[in-house]
Amino acid sequence: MQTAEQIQKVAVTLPDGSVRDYDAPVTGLQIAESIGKRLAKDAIAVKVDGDLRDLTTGITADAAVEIVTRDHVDALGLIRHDAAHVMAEAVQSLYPGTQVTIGPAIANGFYYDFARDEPFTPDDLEKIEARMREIVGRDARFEREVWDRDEAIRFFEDRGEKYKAELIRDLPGTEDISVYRQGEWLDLCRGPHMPSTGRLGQGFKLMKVAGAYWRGDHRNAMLQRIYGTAWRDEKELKAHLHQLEEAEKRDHRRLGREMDLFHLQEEAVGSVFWHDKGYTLWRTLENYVRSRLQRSGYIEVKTPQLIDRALWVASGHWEKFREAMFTANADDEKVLALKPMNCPAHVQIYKQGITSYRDLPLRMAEFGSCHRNEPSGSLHGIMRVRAFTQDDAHIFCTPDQITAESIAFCDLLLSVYKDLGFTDVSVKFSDRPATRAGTDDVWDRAEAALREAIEAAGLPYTMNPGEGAFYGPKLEFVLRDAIGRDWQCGTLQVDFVLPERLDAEYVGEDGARHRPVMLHRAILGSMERFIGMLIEHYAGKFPLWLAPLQAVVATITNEADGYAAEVANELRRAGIRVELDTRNEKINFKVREHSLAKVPLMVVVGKREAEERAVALRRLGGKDQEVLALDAAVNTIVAEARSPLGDLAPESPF
RNA sequence: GCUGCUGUAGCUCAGUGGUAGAGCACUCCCUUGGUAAGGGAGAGGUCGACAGUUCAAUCCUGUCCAGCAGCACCA
Repeated sequence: MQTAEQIQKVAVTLPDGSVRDYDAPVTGLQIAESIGKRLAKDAIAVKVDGDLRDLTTGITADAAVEIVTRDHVDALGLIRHDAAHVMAEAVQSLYPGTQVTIGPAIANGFYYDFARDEPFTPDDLEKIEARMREIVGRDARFEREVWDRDEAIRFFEDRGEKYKAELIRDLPGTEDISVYRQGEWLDLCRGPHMPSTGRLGQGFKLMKVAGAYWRGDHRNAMLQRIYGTAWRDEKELKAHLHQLEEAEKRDHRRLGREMDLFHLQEEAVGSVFWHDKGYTLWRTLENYVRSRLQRSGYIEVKTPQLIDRALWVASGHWEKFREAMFTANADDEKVLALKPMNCPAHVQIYKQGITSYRDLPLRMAEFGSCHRNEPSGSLHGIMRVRAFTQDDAHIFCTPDQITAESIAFCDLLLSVYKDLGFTDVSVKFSDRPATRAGTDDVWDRAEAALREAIEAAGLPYTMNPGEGAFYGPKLEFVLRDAIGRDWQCGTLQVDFVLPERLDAEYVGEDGARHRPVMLHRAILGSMERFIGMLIEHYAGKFPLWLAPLQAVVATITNEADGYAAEVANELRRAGIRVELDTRNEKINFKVREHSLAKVPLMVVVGKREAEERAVALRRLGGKDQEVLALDAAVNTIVAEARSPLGDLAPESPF
């Protein structure tokens, strides 16, 4: 009990820098009330020295305090976490016997994992959502209680909540076991929560139900996870749902079909059938990268698809990745494997003849076709497949050359990304794992070299401690696309192990034999995946130099057919990818169709243009057209279609 | 691989215990039209595969295959 004499004061520093004194303990709500009625009404939580707390938490020491309202950056997290609790109550009231496990806020929403034998159906989701709206309507207060650990365990076990009991057992002994009540219902939870369920509002929606392993481990039981999305209000919810629809329109599987780029079918699961247009895009991209590599001092090779098991045993892949390797039996005892990666093959080329230190660094590139038997559930369009092509290269160099080569690679990579329309690049730096090959001294040098490279490249990077490969540290390059999604594409890995295992060496200045270091590197990663990402990034509207079909020459009447063919030929001769549309259709129809097909340029010719040897040029998405003399139009288009290499990307038709 | 859902015409999707429909696309005819759908006619399906229940299965049941979502995996 406190007496008047014992009342202490706390000094509260508000975000505007002002300091107010209160009798201790003071709650966030009391502070808000002392500032203004409106703020007290809008307050949903409080931040004490940067930590989110309930509005009713007593503040007993001097602190920096921020009142959190719905406009605060942290509000969405609170709303979503509360939504998870409200959903859990709804589920348990509708489906008694269902166990609750965990239910956090996530990007765009929340989920809760439930243990229940019967699967939830889409109908159930509707019912749950309806019940949630009732619970929100009841506006029960969230009340925090701290329980004795053993009592809490007994309580949850008595209720048959074995997952919750397990969670409590695993909580560190130093931590309070807190429970939040909302009316009749309660849940083990660290908090904080908003003052009452009504604060959740109606800006939420349940999205889907899916399986998820208890604690993310595939050896554990499969739980049922219900995902929801939650926002400050219904308007924000609607905007989010709209954005989801827009993202769906970019789906590369859909655009791949609509734009006639590729298809997939049952008889070749995990492999892509590239159609003419898709493969044109592929070649354009491949030739662009090929030119960049050639200009950066790489050589290009091509290595076998089927390689004897012996080589994979020697490289160590057989032991580690055998499950994911496709094998084929030759007529005798031999077992051949489809190569899952290119490095061992590149070492074989390296080892032909004797390499001198004068030959290093040796940058060996391959558009290497690889096969990996990926788990069926991981396949996804052309993004995750079983047959793919890496823009792979291995740089054989001396330890002293690692830094310079890494810097040069980062420069090349950034420049390629920029040309392809990606400027938002970040890096993950994975350093030495617990079990690893090579001495600490070697690791020190490798990590330092990579760090120096990444800092020289001026890229922001985050550490990924202990996540390096067993053979060396690595950088992973992450691109952010047009709608804010991240894609891990490029990589740079330092490898001291494979040269050793496969006995690669060079003769040094001293006349003795030494081990080269291998830098594994890729810029795009996989052609398939990168093209999938490009499709989604550009929503199919590729920059002119990449567009598989750059222009369509379309006639207005067939009196212009002859001239149109001439126009198409001129463009084709100038290196433009062009089609001729002389169908007996109205120009409106043709414009609509080719616009939907996302053809960047329409070259329209009617009787007038035929007479004047002109064309009407219309750009995708544009409203107007520009009438140009034929020669001028060809020159303009050729200039605009120039690839970032400066010339048209060299392209061989076959 | 795991959990759930889905599989009907080239595409998007309706539908039924008694051997199937729409729109778009396709073919043909009419139309020669100036920048996002001109009109008409026609053709097109072993209802994912295989078993089972039934007088009868595209529909009900089971197994398998594939796709989708999520989880797990991703040298």
